Amino acid sequence: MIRIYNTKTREKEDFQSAQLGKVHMYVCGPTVYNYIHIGNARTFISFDVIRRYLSWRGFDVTFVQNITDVDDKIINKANEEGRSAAEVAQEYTEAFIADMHAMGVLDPDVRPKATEEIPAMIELVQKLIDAGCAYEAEGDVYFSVRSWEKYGALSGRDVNELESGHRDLRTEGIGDRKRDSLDFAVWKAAKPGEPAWESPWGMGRPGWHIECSAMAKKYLGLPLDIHGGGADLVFPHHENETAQSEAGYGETFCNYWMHSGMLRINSEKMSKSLGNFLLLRDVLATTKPDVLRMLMLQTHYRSPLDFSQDRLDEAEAALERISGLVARLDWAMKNAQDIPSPLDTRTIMKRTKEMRNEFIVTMDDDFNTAGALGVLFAFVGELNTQLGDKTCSLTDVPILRGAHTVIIELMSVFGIMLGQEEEGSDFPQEVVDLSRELTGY
RNA sequence: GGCGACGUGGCCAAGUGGUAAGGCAGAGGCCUGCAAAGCCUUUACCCCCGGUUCGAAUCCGGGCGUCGCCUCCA
Repeated sequence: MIRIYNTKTREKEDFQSAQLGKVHMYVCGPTVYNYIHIGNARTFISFDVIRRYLSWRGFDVTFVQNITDVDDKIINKANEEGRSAAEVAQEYTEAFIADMHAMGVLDPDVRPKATEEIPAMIELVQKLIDAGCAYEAEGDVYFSVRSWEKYGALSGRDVNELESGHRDLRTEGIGDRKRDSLDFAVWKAAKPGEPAWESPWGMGRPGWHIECSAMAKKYLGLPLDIHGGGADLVFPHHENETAQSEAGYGETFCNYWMHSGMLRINSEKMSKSLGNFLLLRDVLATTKPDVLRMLMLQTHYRSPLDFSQDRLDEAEAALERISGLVARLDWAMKNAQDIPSPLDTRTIMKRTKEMRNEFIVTMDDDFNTAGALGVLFAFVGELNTQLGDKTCSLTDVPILRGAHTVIIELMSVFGIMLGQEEEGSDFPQEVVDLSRELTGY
């Protein structure tokens, strides 16, 4: 049984998908006004691993990630650079996808763009108005926070305390159209020159939060099994998203909310607004993607992770310990002789199976990648001790192949592909068959 | 000010009731023609103070410290 820490309940829960054997998961994608930084990448890598693991455990996973390609920031960037918002969005969408590929992150099953899903958003806005949870004001449409009694449940906030905290009346002419300072825009009237679509409320564009609500519903149906994103999205984005969706569609929006911890640099959150960020593509210019991934895996996905070159170097050394063993096993198998076995093959077989099971038990507990790596490393040490500088016997080959296969299999669940570049790592069929018979792998 | 998370060896980090995985770095040794890799040995008052318990890093209370959210943010 897989257990998942659910932000909604603030505890680990047994994971039960809405449809047996299927997982519908949605992870908020980027707003494409710049290259992504390694903090953004952490979230996408974390959920890539979660997705891979769920698939590997036998779930039929449908994974959807949006591209927010219409937004204030994109418009601002376009104005600064004297080109269209569509051009800016196009450029950074392509860059994002290229970055994800470079990082070995699997493509989502569907990657909808906000600008191509406007009708679904208009439909949801209309539903909210009809339900009495949203109102139109001079071409804007606002969600009425106080009309939705569950507002604040996800992020653990009390509406009455929110109000005093952030009453911000400087919000450039928008604040005065709201009936309540807590209300947020689900539809924004277009200003001259901005991208805009026809709607029942005039020309305009969707608010940020409404995009995800509409796209998640359209491509996955409700309820979602898993909705992911960075921890900084819990409030207000996810709170708003769930409020809109449930108020508009009248269904539970999501069963398990998952949030990844922030990446920090010098103990401070890495963010575009603080300006202390490193672009993923710049880091990848000098660092192998597997090394960066290894660094991410060494810390639990919910914990903050301090990034530094030293930590990257450590991760590289750690990864080499595993890839070194894989290479060593290859060598031992290729150079096996027709001699009596110098190894305790019974123990290797037994430990291979045990290690694989421990890996699963550890990962089932809220995707504990750091713990699971510990399981793998312990096994690496045992095998290294066994192998020494012995010459192996031909009869050892099937057992070594079993261990080799399992290590590569488990690392691939993490998205790290070892031994792929090896030529001639194919074994004669009889060795493969015997290996399966003896070790099960 | 409100809400929340975290504080484990030199660095990183798993572990949520039965006396501390693992990685990196360091020291000593083995092996090796040298080197690399590998192996063996070695380093913990689990932030502090109380409490609950036969027993707590692990639960409860208080303190100190760090961080996040409350505004765009992965």
